[in-house]
Amino acid sequence: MTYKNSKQRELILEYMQGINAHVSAEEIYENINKEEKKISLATVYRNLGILEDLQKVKKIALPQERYVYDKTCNPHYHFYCEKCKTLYDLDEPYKLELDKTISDNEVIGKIDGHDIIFKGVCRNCK
Amino acid sequence: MTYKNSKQRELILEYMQGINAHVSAEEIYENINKEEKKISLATVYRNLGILEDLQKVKKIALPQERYVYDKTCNPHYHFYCEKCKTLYDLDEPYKLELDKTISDNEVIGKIDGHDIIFKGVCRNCK
DNA sequence: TTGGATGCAAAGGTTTTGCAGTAAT
DNA sequence: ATTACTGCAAAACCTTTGCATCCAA
Repeated sequence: MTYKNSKQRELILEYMQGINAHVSAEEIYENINKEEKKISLATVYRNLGILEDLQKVKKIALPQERYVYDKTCNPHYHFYCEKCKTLYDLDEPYKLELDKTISDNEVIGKIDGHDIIFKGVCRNCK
Repeated sequence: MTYKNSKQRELILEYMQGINAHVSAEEIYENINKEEKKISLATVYRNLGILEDLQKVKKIALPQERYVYDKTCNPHYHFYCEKCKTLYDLDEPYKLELDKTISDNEVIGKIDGHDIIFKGVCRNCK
């Protein structure tokens, strides 16, 4: 499908380019509409999908809002098959040194750990 | 708050211990109730929260279902402040070698890349 | 003129909450 | 007796969809 130009899509893109933060669809909607209504929420969602498709924007999962549960609580990494949507546990040892590497970053106060999700296609699906 | 024992909570824990997969609250609910009704969906949710609190279970964000958007599309890592819920970009270079390290895993067919989210408390909140 | 894009409202899906009753300590 | 836990239904969220209309090509 070929996309046509759209004022609303440009508004979103401009807004995203102008800020330096991660924002939800709702926030994008509200900030663009600060003064007068210029875009609807449904349009924001639709265009975020398109912009993602065009690789102008990327979706990120926040660590607080989640969907599946894991009985393994020790730190371990995951592999996510983009075809069958299965999440596999990996037995790769936890890389403590990663936490150290970034710990002197200017925004970081204290590090509790990290999660890694590898993405690709599993052997079954390939 | 001190937790009391609960049949339903044990059912969930037993179920989780008995499987080797990542499951949603809905799936837990359905599988436990396979034979006869033993637990309600609301109770599953409530107990998953408690079990998470007790570190018996861990929530995981799937890479497909997400909430915030990032205008930076090149691969980069994130730091998530658990206090103010802010997601920061890190400028740590992408570690290609990680993908290679795990690529000979038995379940992995093809690797497209990985995401890392570091978690902790940001300098502002500390 | 054609087909993608829009706004609105309705629908869908997931998670939380209020409440009255139940069970654990 | 006290307080957590339960089921149920309603509510709260977030996201998608149907539809008539609008607008870019």
